Amino acid sequence: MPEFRLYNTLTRSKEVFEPLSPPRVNMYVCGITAYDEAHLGHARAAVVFDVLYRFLRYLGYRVVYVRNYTDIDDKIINRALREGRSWQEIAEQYIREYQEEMAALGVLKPTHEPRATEHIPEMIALVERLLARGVAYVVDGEVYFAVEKFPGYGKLSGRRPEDMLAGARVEVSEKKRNPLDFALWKAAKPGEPFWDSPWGPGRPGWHLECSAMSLKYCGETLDIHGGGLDLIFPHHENEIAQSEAATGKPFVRYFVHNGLITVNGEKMAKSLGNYVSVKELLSRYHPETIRLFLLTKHYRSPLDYTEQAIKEAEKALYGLYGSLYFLQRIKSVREGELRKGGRRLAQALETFQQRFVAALADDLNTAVALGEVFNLLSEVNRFLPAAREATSAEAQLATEVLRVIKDLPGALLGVGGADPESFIQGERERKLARRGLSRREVEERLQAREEARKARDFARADALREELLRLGVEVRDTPWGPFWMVEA
RNA sequence: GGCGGCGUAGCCAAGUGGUAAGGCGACGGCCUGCAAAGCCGUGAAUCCGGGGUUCGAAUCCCCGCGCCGCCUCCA
Repeated sequence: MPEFRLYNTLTRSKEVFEPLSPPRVNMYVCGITAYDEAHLGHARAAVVFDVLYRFLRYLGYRVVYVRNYTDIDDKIINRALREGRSWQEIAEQYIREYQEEMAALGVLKPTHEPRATEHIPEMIALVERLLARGVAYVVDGEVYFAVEKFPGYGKLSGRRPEDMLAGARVEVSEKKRNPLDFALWKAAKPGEPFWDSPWGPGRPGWHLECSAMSLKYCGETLDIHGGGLDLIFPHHENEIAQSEAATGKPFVRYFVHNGLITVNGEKMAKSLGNYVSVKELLSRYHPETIRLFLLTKHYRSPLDYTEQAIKEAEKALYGLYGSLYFLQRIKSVREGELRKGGRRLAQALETFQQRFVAALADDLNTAVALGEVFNLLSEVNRFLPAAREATSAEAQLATEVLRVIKDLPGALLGVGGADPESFIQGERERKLARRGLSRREVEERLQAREEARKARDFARADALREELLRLGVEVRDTPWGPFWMVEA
């Protein structure tokens, strides 16, 4: 096994990953605030940490993976008010949708998915600890964290408190002693949901839940804490302050942050109207297309969504499954060893396994890992023609290649692991449905074309192929008969 | 004003000191009834520009130019 090197935002460098008490790894990733539908950015975070989770398990670690839900917050309350529903209903709806969509994307379920409102006592207890330590103060039923009492404040984001005050927009509140102080407990305004606390009715501040829940499920020190780059400040900075001030222990060993999504080069935002929802993407593309698109760029870099880019991902994925589809059809026609092409593929397979894992071990470089998959694929395609009359050893090699693709990119990236036959058939059906075509319409024409070809009536055969193309169906003739796919 | 990132072929994207992965596209050849797919080959005198360090730099340093993110809720 290669060493796993992971970029740590705390040190701004790649480090060899060593958990505190192997083989256990505690990983806590900030989930969503359940007030609206999930967008591509949420999917990216979920997929990136899903790959990290899968890879850690592949390396033999026992991973406790926690991803939380913020189910009480201003935005949830506002939406509830606007729609005349309860905040619980709003949160419940978007959590459920998120779970369904992530499942559709092949994102594995975390070990725990705690919700903020189910941990109010833990949060209150944490606030009390902070008060007891003298790093928090109470004003009018609210509790604030006193940033100047925590010497390390700013160590994650690389900001000095002095700098943050100059020229920056910080929330103004007369209640705070220092503008950088943040709320641990907010007093309830009339009509707002609240929980009783030693400081009066109110609700927890946003940052507090992650500290309280990670403490409960993972202990005082996390091996990995993740989230989007946009959470570095203030969210994760504040979590560090709260947690370390309370426990006196390092909160996190490795902070991992994924890059953000842009759309046609612009920040994705509702106000810009360029919001890409997961629901819509799932209606148009196979989940693996979306995963492939998300993983073609290194997780820390910004990723630009364009129609062209996701279509390219789809094309590449179809190419992958197309080759696997034929590989799967290879049958042994006689006993025998590998011939030249087989030996070459066997060698490529070995190289592939080693390089694929090495790529992921280098800070989860999925772009390189995928490049290796396509390198292997190119060898598969070279092998294919001669393997129509496969020897027993060649047929076995074909099975071996399929197994490796399923076990490495399939199991670790969630790309390429489906049964090729099912994938192809499934995509045909899906695309036909989108175009309002029936399978029968396609098959009748294919059949007629085959008959025309047998009769060497190529004019008619070509006319039928043209007709299919106009319907969006591309046909190509293979040794195994006509193979067809439907255009996007 | 502060902090950070990015600029690599037509497009996307790896590579962070040893002589440019991969995807999409383009062109030529093979294959094909013709196509398509695939395979083979072509394609960056060179990595935004300029200086510097080094035997050697896309990779390190400095100075510019351009783009972007964060500093307020945000994956």
